[in-house]
Amino acid sequence: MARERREIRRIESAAARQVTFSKRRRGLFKKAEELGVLCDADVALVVFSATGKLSQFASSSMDEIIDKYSAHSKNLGKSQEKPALDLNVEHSKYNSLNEKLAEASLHLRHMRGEELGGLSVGELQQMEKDLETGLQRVLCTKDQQFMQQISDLQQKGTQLAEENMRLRNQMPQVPTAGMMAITEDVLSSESVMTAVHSGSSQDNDDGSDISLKLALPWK
Amino acid sequence: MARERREIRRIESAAARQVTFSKRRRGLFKKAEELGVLCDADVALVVFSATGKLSQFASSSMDEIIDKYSAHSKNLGKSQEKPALDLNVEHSKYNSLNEKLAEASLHLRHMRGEELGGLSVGELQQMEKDLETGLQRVLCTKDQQFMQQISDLQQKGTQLAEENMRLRNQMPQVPTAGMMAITEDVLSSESVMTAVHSGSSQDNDDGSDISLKLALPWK
DNA sequence: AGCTATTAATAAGC
DNA sequence: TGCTTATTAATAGCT
Repeated sequence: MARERREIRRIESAAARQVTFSKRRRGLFKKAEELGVLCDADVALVVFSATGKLSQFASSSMDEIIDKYSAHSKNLGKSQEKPALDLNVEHSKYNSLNEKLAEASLHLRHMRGEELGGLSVGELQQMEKDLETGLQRVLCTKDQQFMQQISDLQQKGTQLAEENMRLRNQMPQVPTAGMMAITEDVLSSESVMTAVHSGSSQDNDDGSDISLKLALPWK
Repeated sequence: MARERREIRRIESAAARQVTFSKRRRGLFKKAEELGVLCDADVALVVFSATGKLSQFASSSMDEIIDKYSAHSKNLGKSQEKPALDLNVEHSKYNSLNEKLAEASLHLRHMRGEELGGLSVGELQQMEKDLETGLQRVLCTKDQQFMQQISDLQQKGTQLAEENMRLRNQMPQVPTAGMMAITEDVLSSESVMTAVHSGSSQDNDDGSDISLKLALPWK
């Protein structure tokens, strides 16, 4: 209901998902409250965001409504003794969680390219898309961290070089040629930056790049 | 949102209240479901009409969500203590599972490139490796499925062509030009390949390679 | 239970 | 996160 119709399926972009969550959550809670007031209904609404954050609304007392709900929904095992019922409930919750965990684990294995046998072409294409998106984002984040580290190291190096300069000026009798060469090489911006732009995939030799970039073994 | 604005206060007419309840309840549940799907949120909604009738919606398991809600909100009252031992054991199992599930979910979000902020360079590199491996395997599996489908289609086509040939031989008086055209079009390897080609991703044109490698020479 | 004239919600963009 | 605006979606009053 806006500039463009939105398909009702999981929003891929985490940022857009967060924004939509905020807006729609507000709308949903408003509607819930209105229903409660207009129609004299008892409404309870509990929302957990994808990141686990809780929001809640209740037209009266949340616990009271939940209790009433429990009473209503437990028409199945009403004749059961209390302990037995509780254990069954616990058990079903436990099984439900277990299933969710199994599902998540399977999804993870799929993402790692394992047990792909039973998947359809469509599911495989969706995974391909997800994997490519994830890979791009990981690469982007990694590069940002590299650049931050490099920037930090360069700053540190500059400070050390300046301190060296001061020390040499105070002690003109010490030979300084070797030190100068090392310092300038390490601090050269160009060599470091080109090393960072690793072509990302297949032939990732990034490990060796890091050791070059991160080594601060000067004295 | 209608012919006239409605004040948000209790509707006096019981009939009108009932009608509005039905309409708005449907809208509220729809919105709740949409929020769950769009934003990957866990939503639980319980509504008691003024006459005490229960309606409920939960994006996953109602009991589970209520449980999570209780865990979140009940840092205050831990009233029950009677069946302490067994329930505590159950509870610890439950919590343990919950933690595992949370961890798996986070890992999945990481694989999709979300919430990468807190990861180290080493972790990012591991993820990059995993994602590349997974992507390669998914691509490989997808190609295999494509090739299998193509092979099946070609085999089917060959069978149909042979059957057509037999039929034509048995009925030489029937005009067959139209049939020929249709049959050849359906069986043409090129048309099958272009139909299959749903350009999954940025640059991989593996499809055309496959057709070359796989094309079973009929006739 | 359907039908519209309206209002409300909201997707995108800043 | 909040504000603005072009659109879509929800729905109030009728039938």
